[in-house]
Formats: sequence, structure tokens, C-alpha cells
Amino acid sequence: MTKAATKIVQDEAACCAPMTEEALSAGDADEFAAIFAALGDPIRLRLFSIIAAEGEACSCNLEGPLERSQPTISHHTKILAEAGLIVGDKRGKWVWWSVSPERLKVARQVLGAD
Amino acid sequence: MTKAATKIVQDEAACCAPMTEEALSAGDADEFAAIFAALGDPIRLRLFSIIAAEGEACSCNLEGPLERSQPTISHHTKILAEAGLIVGDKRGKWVWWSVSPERLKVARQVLGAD
DNA sequence: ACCTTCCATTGACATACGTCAATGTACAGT
DNA sequence: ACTGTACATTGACGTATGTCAATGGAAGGT
Repeated sequence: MTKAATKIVQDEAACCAPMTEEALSAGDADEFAAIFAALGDPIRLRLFSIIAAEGEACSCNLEGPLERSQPTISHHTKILAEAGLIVGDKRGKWVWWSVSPERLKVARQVLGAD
Repeated sequence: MTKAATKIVQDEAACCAPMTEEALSAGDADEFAAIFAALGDPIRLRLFSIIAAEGEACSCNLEGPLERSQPTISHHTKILAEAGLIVGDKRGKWVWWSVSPERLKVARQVLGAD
């Protein structure tokens, strides 16, 4: 078996009050800041947007448009995955990445859901 | 053309398609990543959440709960302000900080508003 | 004028981060 | 078994970042 890719902090759906209503605790801030930090790099944000827009993408389709080396792309996918924002699924030779809608929703909710 | 050919990406209500629909351009990614990077530090995220929850706050009320020195708080408010997320208003001796709802909305929309 | 208060800036430091070349690992196809 | 492909990991490098002590600057109170 390959190493477990499901150890991520997939949080509860009804996670939190938006911070527009109540200030964050230190623990929550650590958790949520990690999400925003993952989105806080231009290359990583484009990477995430490609996956989000395509629905699914394998790393082989990311090196080209992002103009970064393979190790760098791998590094960024790892960070996004550790933040819980994307999930990798190895099918055959390729790893297919897709976004975690729940995690994305958490980010939106922290920013004050409408 | 009657319609603006080059759209300024800054704080417009109808700024952008959510990246769940269309991949970001390099320029947009730079712009939006700066917003998320500003929120990507735990202290800064708590700082922002306090301002957002209180509606308004002066720096003197931030050093205590965040347990950071005055220059550090000043440094963080500057970064949040440069990202457009908060606005400072000097009234008398104190600077009062408040969030920019439009800018916050931009961040939510990039993440795919519902 | 003088002092005090609130905040910004500077300088310095350790740490974290983004990047790539080189290498490793796992697997598919032959 | 061998070869090639798809990613991950390591090591190294420059740069950026978070932090605070020290200092500066603007405005209020006396």
C-alpha cells in the first residue's frame, strides 16, 4: 500500500462562526491561517485554480502552464494537500488531483458566508 | 468600445469569475494571492478577526490579546492594509482600523461564492 | 515649551519559503 | 528482467518573513 493520503484534517462541515461575528481563537487561527497560507502563493493559487476549473487534473498537465519544474509542482501540490484543499488519487500511472469542496467551503465560511 | 477594455481587478463588486469556473491568469493570481498571503499568518488572521468582529479597533486594543510587541502589530496592520483588507482612520490620538467589506467579498468570490 | 502617548520606521536576527538539479521510488509495458 | 514514465524526496541556494529593541515623529495634554 502506498502511504495514507487520507490523514488530512478533514474538518466538520459546520465548522465555525465567520470571523466577522466572533474573533478567532488561537487554535482556530492556526488551522485557518494554514489554509490561506497555502493559497497565498501565486503559483499555488493558479495551480489550485486549474484543478478547480478543470474539476480534475494530473501533475503532467500543470508543469507546462505554470512554468515550474516537476519537483516544484510536486512541492506545491503537497502543501495544498496538507492544507486539505486538494486530494490526490493515483489511477494507473498518474495522480489525479481534485479540490475538496468541503475544505473550500470552510475557507469561505471563515471569511463570512453570505 | 463603450465597455471598458481593461478591467481593473481591484475591489469591484463584480470583480471576477470564481476560480472554480475559470483558471486564474498570472496577473490575477498575483493580486489574489497577496490577499490570501495577508490572511496566511495566524497572528494576522486573529488581528483581522478582532477588527472584523469588533467592527472597529485601535492598535492599543490589539497588542494585549495577540501578545506581540507594538512594532510587530504595526507591521501586521500595514500588511493587511496593503492587501486592502483593512483601512485605517486616524482620529485624535488613535488609529481606528476597520475591514473593507468589498475586499473581503472579493476574497470570498475568488473562492467561489454561492 | 515640555512631556507623554500612540504609532511608524529602522536595523538586526533567526527562521521559513520557493526554487531547481540530482537522486530515489514505484509502477506499467515490453 | 529491463526500460521508461510519473512523482516524491533530498540537498542546496538565495530571498522573504516574523519578531523585537531602539529610535523617530506626530499630536494631545499640561
